[in-house]
Amino acid sequence: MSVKTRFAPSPTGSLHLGGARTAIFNWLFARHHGGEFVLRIEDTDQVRSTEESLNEIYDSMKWLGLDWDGTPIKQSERLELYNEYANKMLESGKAYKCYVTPEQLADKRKEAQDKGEFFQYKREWADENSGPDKPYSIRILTPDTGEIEVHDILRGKISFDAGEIDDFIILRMDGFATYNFAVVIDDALMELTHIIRGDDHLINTPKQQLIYDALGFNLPEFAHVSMIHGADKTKLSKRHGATSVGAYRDDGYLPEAMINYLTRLGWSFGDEEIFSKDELVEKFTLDNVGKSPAVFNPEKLQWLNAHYIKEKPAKEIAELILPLMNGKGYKAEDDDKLLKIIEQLRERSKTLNDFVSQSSYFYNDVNEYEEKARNKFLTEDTRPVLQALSGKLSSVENFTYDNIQKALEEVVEELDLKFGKIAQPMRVALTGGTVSPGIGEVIEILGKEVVISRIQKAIDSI
RNA sequence: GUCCCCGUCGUCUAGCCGGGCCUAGGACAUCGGCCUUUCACGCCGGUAACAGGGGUUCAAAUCCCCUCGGGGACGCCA
Repeated sequence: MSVKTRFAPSPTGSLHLGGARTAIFNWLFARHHGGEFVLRIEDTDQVRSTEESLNEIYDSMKWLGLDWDGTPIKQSERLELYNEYANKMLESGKAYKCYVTPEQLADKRKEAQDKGEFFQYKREWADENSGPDKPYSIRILTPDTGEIEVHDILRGKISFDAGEIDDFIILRMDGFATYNFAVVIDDALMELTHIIRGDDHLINTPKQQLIYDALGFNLPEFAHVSMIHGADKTKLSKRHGATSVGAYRDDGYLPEAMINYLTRLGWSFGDEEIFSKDELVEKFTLDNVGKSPAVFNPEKLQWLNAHYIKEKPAKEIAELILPLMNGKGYKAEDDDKLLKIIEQLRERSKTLNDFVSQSSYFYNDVNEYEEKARNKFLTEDTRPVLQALSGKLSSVENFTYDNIQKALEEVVEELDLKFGKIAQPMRVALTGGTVSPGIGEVIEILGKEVVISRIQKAIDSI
């Protein structure tokens, strides 16, 4: 039997980390088995669903490289279908009309709560204000006794007491299907074989199975993956800071790091930590998915990101950071200089944005010096060092790294100083601060003219 | 409160199913050191966990029971 999975986001916000991980698991599982992976948009909540969110979700999926098969299905376009099936259940006596209004229900619920009782809907209320023209919702007729057994690939058998389950609504008074109903109709009609979703849906599963039964649909396999938690061990949400895929993209994270991290969160393959997408497709199975919730750890994500930055071809990094740099007004170009800068900065960058912030002095004049740096390295004592450097460097004909390095060493020898004594003042003069790649590399990239003028500027500022 | 799920270093996890190789392994973070031209990178080393209690067994992180702890769900939201 071939495999078919789905990701079913509701377009009420951006794609968050938890959703992304379920999407990844579904995608990985389908691709691993050579099956299909489809998208279904759960947009029946007309009020909160927006086109903007939908596009953002599509963008994030594409960015992560999670391609889907076929055209996404939108639940808002299948309303009639749900109606049809709800009526089928009505006809077969598996469901009934309920005239209790939402207001009445709210009152009853509150009353029970005030008494400290557990609220449960009673089907005797159904006809309380019935009438030919009165609006009604459709409720499923659920068994009062017995057990409902759910099979979960990750957790095994889980049984629920049928008596705990209300005659829940499948079609609202406004004619819209409820979540649990639409999900089942779609999952069944789309012929999905495996439903991989968040742990929070585990409780919905017995309810959904009741619908499968009532309609005579075949049950798919279920796998409920545990949630992603924040540092406080509660379900990850906006309170925990950046939780959308888009936010990480904007912060300069690479999709390969994101995929690697999110997959590894709750899934493992021995001691391995680094996985390319292809390796993941090859190695991912549900067997190695853990059951306990995982705390999202930004530091480890960052470490992975740094790792992928270190091994990504400079050319590709250039394409990614060029727009960022020019967005800051750097006037950078896709040239040899950029490539050299990338090679120097990649070991020092944890995100793409780090490239931008660390390369400012390569593209902009140095107009200020960090105060501490200036006080320590641009002084009367270092003036002769800078002068010597300026003189020596001006005489370098062929401004290559080797020649520059040779010139620097000559100055070290002539002044009888340690290398650090000339490197730091130089660094401050050229970059405005005390942190940069090797000074020889910086000089080479900057070029003779700029170097000489910046040294002069530094001397003048003393 | 009720129902369901979960419980190995601070965090992600290996090991658990099919007890012994576990003096519990790896990774991130952290601490110390080395390298050094600053910052990084890299390398070497350290600290750090089987939630607790009972069983079963020659032997338990691994099997069973209880307790405790954490989370999730309890909508005419999805």
